Amino acid sequence: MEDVTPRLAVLPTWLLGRADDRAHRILVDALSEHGFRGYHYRVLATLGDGGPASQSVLGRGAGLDRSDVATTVDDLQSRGLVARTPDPGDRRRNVVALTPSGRRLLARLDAVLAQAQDAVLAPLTPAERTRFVALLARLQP
Amino acid sequence: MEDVTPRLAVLPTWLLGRADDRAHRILVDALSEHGFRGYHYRVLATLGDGGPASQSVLGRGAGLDRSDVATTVDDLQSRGLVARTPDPGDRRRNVVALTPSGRRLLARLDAVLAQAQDAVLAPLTPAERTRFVALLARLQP
DNA sequence: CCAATTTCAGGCGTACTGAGATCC
DNA sequence: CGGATCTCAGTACGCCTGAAATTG
Repeated sequence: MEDVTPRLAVLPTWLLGRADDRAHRILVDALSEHGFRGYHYRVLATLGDGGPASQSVLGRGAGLDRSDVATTVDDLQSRGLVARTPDPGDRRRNVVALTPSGRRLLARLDAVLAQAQDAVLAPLTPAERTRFVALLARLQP
Repeated sequence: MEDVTPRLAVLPTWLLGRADDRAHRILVDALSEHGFRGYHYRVLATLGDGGPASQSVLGRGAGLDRSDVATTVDDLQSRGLVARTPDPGDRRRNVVALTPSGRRLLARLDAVLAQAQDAVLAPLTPAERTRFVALLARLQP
């Protein structure tokens, strides 16, 4: 057994958003040092996991409301982290994709969030962490 | 074994605040039907568990920032749910205590939140719920 | 003087509602 | 036309900072 703990921070706020004040600080500080918020990371991570997507699919995947996707993608686009191109087949849609620069940033943020998650789960043994995360995953919407 | 699940909703947002959209709805709707928010319940529950307290102690117990205690207690006082009296021994302090009416409301809200918590934990068996809650409690700040 | 408590004004981030515009 | 997508304005709530006033 490898005891690899899956990444939970992609989920909305409910684990790393407010689970533990210390870890929350680690996360928020690390993100805001680079000028990012949780919405930015969640969009990047969703694109990294699922590949390019329309904004509505992206919003569902990242747990963002439809109204918040536009401005978040705007922010990321203005920093060159994602590209937004009209869908040639359906001109209602914008296709959002990670740029190479966005992919590199995602890798760095993933490392930071893995560290924060370890801080949250620190009171548990590795086996307990695995059990806890498995139970947690079953409570998902 | 009784398998009594402890009340978790007293804690800040991290379980019932955003764990599950359906349960979150149940909770928020039930509270807002009576014109209450999470802060109101958390103050009432902390007073119910720990008895009368100064506002700073109350804030720490309920997980509220020092700046939010005043207005929350104001709201509850204006509805006759808590009483705020100056501490005779230290006139900087206000002692906040539940009124009989506040105690009755707390009992009703507890029942509502227990139902919401059951909705959150519904995917788990009773034994799993107990294990999950025990692990969760160890992650507390 | 310094420290603790309460109070106020204000900001940030997440989550949501409603409405309008565009396109299928 | 109905329906989906994107966008914008505005709201609610939880959480926090800074500062002032009062009292110990």
